[in-house]
Amino acid sequence: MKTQENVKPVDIRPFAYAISLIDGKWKMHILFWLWKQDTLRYSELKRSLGNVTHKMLSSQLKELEADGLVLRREYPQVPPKVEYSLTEKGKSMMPILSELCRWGNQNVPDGWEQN
Amino acid sequence: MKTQENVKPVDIRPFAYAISLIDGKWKMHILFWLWKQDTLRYSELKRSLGNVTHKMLSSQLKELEADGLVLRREYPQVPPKVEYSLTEKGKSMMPILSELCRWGNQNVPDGWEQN
DNA sequence: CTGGATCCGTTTAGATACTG
DNA sequence: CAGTATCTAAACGGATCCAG
Repeated sequence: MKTQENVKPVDIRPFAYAISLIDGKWKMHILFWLWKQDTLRYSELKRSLGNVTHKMLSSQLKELEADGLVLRREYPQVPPKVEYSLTEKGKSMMPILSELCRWGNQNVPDGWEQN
Repeated sequence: MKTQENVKPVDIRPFAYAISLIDGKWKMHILFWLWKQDTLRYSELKRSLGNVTHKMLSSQLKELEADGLVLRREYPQVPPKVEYSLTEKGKSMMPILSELCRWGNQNVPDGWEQN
């Protein structure tokens, strides 16, 4: 009884956990803007993200909040005002985003743009 | 004429470029295993990833290869043998994966597992 | 302004069969 | 062994309407 040849045992669980929190079409972008802008209202976030739809933004924010990465602060007034920001857990992910930015700056091709 | 209040101008292009290369359900996991194992045959990769389907794995590998992150080496023999590994560009992304692992190790809840 | 709910077309991804 | 092709169910995502 032997394990597969040439394939070492590796624990992917911690890595997979991190990935599971940030996949989803807009999550990384949301985290990015909250990182750069600190606190944003719902409508500001929507404008910043560009072509995200209402449905997507609200659902992604809800998941990020449920995962403890984003803080939702609601001001009881009319019209409503809601501000989003990073939690401590969310902030602790910023080194990851920072690495992504660093890599991007060194590798983004001239003239590249999101299709 | 003024820009939005409280919203500073930020260039998200490099970040978005990095994201665009690694989103896709299995790409990060593929990069992870090639990182840890150096070189893997198609079937070894498939076993390592667990429940990935044939179709997904081949399509994701193809995209990673097209983006210059993964190298495909084919040995002309019967039965065929194909090995995958990271390119230099692929390796240059490893600090990002490294950060994800570090964060995951510090934050993965006890008993958490991929649904 | 900040959402939730619904309808509905598009995309995705799994299962299966087939090839060199 | 390492793929490709096709068919189909399910998930996703956009548009729109409604509400506090």
